[in-house]
Amino acid sequence: VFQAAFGLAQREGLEAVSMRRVAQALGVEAMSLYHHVEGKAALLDGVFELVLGKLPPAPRRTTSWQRAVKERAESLRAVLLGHPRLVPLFATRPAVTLESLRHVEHALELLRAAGLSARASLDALQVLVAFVVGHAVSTVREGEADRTAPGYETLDAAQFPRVTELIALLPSHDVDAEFRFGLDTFIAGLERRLESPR
Amino acid sequence: VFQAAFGLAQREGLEAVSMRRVAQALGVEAMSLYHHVEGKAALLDGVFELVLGKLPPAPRRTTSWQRAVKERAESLRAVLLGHPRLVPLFATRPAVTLESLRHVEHALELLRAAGLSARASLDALQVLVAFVVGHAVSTVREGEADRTAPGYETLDAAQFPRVTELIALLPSHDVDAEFRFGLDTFIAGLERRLESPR
DNA sequence: ACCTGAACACCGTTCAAGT
DNA sequence: ACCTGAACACCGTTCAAGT
Repeated sequence: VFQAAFGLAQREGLEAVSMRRVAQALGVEAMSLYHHVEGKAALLDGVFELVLGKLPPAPRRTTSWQRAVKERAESLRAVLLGHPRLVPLFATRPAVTLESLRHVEHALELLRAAGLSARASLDALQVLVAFVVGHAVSTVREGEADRTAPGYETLDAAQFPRVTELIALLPSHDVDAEFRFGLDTFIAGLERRLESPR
Repeated sequence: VFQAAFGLAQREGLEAVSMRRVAQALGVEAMSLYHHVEGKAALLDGVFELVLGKLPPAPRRTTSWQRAVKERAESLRAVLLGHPRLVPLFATRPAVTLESLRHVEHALELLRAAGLSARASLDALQVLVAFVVGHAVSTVREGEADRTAPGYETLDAAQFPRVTELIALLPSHDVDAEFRFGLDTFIAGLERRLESPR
């Protein structure tokens, strides 16, 4: 049912997902979809849950909470980057679905066991998800034609020394390493908070 | 020129921004817009830059780098939440515009002065922006009708103890405090990294 | 140079009609 | 119950024609 929309979105992008196109992919005559789905919003929600379903179940806890948090965040990132054209869904659709509750429960338990309060574990989870999704969005965005690119060659090195300095690094820049930098840094911040709570 | 599109988007949302509606708002006959703007994508880019232009200039450095980084991040968040219906633009449009280069340069200088390497300052900036934008997206998303809401009352407390525990906290949950939690924690992580570089 | 009307190839959704 | 055709009120964009 949703599989057709999912496949279409993955092949041709989210903007290609129309009631007409999806119906056509199903060999059916367009308006019939409304008997199986509420409308287009519900259709996209279905696709969203389908993607979320690809998140692997939480592994049995065998390591430190730090490593476990990293594993969950990297798994989510992997799912997102595995379906680059569907990433915008995660920035548009409501985040909480029944499908995701098991993952949420596990993540909260992880953070509580690390020593965070109930409130802090909620904050930390929301922040982690916002970061992973936000960073995935920015990663995927790179694929676009950067027509706005200000033409780096014309950049005034005297006015923008730091930017100029970074342009040399840009070709070898590793966006996955960038993600791990953010994740590790945030986890280090959590550690410090646990050592000296205020 | 772009002001009309900006006003329309702010009043009625991004999906109301069509060439026809914008032209109508200008008292002109629709297809005339193509003489002033490349197409719809360019129009949205223009609106994007217009919003970015509202970011206040970096204040003269008078405090610690920690406070300066917080101020920049909170300023960006304030601009985003000041135009809730335009936030999705930041998840769709290319991030680097000439308009934003001054801000980028300042932020990089800030992070370098704190002691980060060139590469680390790039990572940190990208991560901070991804977090601020990602979190703003999630903040704004709350305004939507959460039709997917799984009906918390039917939730199995035995199966989801941590989630159940949090539902009680939810009514009094402060999303701004959540943002500051993330920001403070990330900055604390940066501090630790500076103390013991590896 | 700038604006326009008509047209093309699309949208989501409603609704009455079919089987 | 499920599917359909026609219709409504929209889209972005092209293009030849006007001033």
